[in-house]
Amino acid sequence: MLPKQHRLLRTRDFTRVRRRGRSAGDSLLVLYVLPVRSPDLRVGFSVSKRVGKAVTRNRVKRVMREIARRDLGKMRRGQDLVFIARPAAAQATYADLDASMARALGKTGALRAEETRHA
RNA sequence: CAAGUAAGCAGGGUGAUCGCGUGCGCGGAGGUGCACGAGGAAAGUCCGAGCUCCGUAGAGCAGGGUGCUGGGUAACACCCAGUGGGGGCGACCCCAAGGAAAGUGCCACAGAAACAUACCGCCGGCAUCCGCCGGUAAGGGCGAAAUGGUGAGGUAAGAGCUCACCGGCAGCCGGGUGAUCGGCUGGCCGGGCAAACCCCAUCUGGAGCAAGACGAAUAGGAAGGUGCGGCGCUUCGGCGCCUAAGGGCUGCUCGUCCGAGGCCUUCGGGUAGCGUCGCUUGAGGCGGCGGGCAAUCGCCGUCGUAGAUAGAUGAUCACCACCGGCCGCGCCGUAAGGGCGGUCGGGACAGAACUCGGCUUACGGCUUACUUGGACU
RNA sequence: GGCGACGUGGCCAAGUGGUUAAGGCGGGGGUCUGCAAAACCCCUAUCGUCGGUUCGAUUCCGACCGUCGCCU
Repeated sequence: MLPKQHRLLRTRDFTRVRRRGRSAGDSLLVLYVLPVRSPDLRVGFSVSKRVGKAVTRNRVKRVMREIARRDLGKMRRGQDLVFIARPAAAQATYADLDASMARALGKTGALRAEETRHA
């Protein structure tokens, strides 16, 4: 789980990031990134009913949040991130989601400079 | 051993590290310590209630639900015990199961005829013949359904026309709170569909925690156009009162309330917005005693058990149980099989969102009792 | 979380307790033609699934499955 200060909570924030942010993704998920003026780093997740029933949706969301929490220090400050799970994510393992998220973060330039070189 | 029927049980455990939510404590604060943290279905949202608001929820009609009897319950379409009917060799299981002499409607095709009837046949009369008239539901044929069934008597041929038994109906007597059961007597009795309209009995206001309450802020939104009966006051901007037209009260009527209210265009704001409450102790769980065949009820004792709001219970790992496959053993056993050790794999259905009582659906396993069949003693 | 509506050929859809379930767009085949177009003919349906009521169900009733919409 993420601490509350790093969570994206409001509906208007989600829609703004999705409309104006840069995007990258694959068959498992899509990432939107939007730079903001404040120094905060906020991450949100969206898992729709197309992914599955409540149990699988919860599992996908929890795994993605755990990966984001682990890698929080590698990300650039002052931006909002939104991860959107796609239906194929229902069958994905922890390692699959980990690889997908790392790739999406690299493509959108959301990582810190020294981390981008390794990614 | 195989196949099956019913009832019940629990839905792995312990620990470590990194995290999340709530409560309590400490601290000025960043924080930090301790405790607790998904289900039997949390699901589907199919019923029933609590609770909240609407204030026209009141009366009548309409509409909707239920439908064998008795009991349980806050209530139910649920549960228990019965009655009747149906299925199964059986243990057992299933049934929306009131009324078709209140009325209306429908019963395709086939068939002579589907609720009022004679096609073939049979019998009688007339007739040279073709055939015509009458009687007849025993037989043929049609159909999902055709005048109660079997046997005997009877008759021109037949027919409950008569008789016996069975089925059905009505009355009386008896048992039972009752559905209904048993016995006797009687006249001999003529379709189906009400998950067709309907009749009868009985219940029923509507919406739903995104209900709703409080607080902060905006805002008693602004501008323009248009419309407006009377009376009173007026600082001439307006304000108050009365009634008509009109409107609200989920369909209609009674009734009742609002009432010269407004309406149109443009702009701005809001749009499960923010915070707190509702929010978890409730028809509660467990144990004992007592009433009851049971569902369940009464009394006493005891326990404290999730409350999130982009929505908390996750990630990684170790060990021990459990199940399955494979391998090994100088283990037990005549054998099927079991035991020990190693290794690999597995653990279903599924995630609280106001709270309860049910129903339905999804799902891997264990235990007990019983039934049928086979083998052995 | 709550409330509601709808499922009929590939698509849009009408329909009703009864013999073979309208129509349009499309697709395939054929007739016509030197070849095509147009026109005409033919073909293309477990009525979402499973039970029940009925002699008979796409229709009536119930339970599931799926799709879509609404909430100030």
